Amino acid sequence: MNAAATSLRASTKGEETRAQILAAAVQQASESGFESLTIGTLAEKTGMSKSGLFAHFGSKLELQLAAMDEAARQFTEQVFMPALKAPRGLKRVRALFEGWLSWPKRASLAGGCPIDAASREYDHRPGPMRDAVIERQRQVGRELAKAVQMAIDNGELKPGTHATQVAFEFMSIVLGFYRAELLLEPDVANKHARAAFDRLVESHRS
Amino acid sequence: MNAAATSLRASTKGEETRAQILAAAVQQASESGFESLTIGTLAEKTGMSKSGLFAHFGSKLELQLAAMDEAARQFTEQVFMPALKAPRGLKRVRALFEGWLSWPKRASLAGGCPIDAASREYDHRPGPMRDAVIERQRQVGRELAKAVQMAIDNGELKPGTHATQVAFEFMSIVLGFYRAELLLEPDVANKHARAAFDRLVESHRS
DNA sequence: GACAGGAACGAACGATCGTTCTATTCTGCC
DNA sequence: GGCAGAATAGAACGATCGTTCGTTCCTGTC
Repeated sequence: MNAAATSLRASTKGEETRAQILAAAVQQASESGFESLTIGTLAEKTGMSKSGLFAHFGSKLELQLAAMDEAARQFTEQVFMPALKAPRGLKRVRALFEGWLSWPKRASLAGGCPIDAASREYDHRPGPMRDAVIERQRQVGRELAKAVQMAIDNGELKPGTHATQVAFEFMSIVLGFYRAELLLEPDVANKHARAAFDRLVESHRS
Repeated sequence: MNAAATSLRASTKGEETRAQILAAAVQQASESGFESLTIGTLAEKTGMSKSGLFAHFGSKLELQLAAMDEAARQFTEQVFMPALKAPRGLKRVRALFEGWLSWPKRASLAGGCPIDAASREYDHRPGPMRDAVIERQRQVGRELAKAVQMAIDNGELKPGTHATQVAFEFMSIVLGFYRAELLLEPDVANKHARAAFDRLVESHRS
């Protein structure tokens, strides 16, 4: 099952190669950011001509936006969807956490989370890419806070717990982990991240 | 007092313009990353010719490394040096935290912490820039852990507290804050970050 | 099996990239 | 005030950037 096949309904030939291009683009963005998505490099990587590849998107910006979409789709597929199988409440929050830490590896994104890359890349550069990344991040933040809120409504977390505050700290730990992977041995980063998460949960548990 | 004057001993003309170039480079790196440091753009921004600017560094890589050095110097000057005036222990850790959150703005780095940018940019791209950023981050991590350890030795934090774990969570909150600034209103991000820090301290206080 | 439309190619464009030369201007010292 | 060397400018290089254009190839339909 290759990358193209995992994408939705690749009915026509064009959609199939488009999916292949985007898979390569997300991989590249994971390693070097969305600004490094050059038509030439991507054409070489996918074995097609610059103009042939270009025709699928019409502009570099459209290519970047499409790659961002694809990255978000993969994230949802790899992190949120599986977590929905866990029961509402702390179990699901923990499933989200575990999925979040490991999804870049599971999706074979050697360079780490591409959305993390995009966030830093565009956080202070106005334009469509910035708008896109902000929208996606906000949405993810809301979903995460909702999952936390369920654990509060559940009674697993103390009433009065601020879901958005917990979501903020959740995200912080994930970001700290991504960063620490670079500096420490991977298992040390893992240990730190899990200890932080446990402390977060413990200090709000009923 | 302009940017050049803040740099060490700008005795000769050359060193002075070099300092000006690096100030502009750090600013640019803060906004768009170190990979976006192009000779042409930087020449235009400083009002000199490409070749004239180029002569100061000899290669783009040397320019990037010099800009990274300058960013680290500014960070030390803006965050660590002032914190040393606070008494050892929790007070100093808190001073570090406050300084860390606000230093990009105090240094007029509109694009946020340039070292944060470099970390994500080079975390999975081998080369001298990656080596440089790893070395600096490790050093910062050690210094931070030392400051935490003082609060343990002090008795302000529980004996048995893991300084590196606290340092990891400290860094995570800072990263979460930098990210949240993008998505939320600034004062909300501030509130979340401070609440997280307070919870971190409280749960390890003696 | 002809035909139409989509998909991909190859060549070329102007712009910009990093870099190299040579020439000019400036600065500091006797 | 003249001289040496540093500092800067200007022009050009090959490479690559995003993009355009015209052509060829493939695929599915009658």
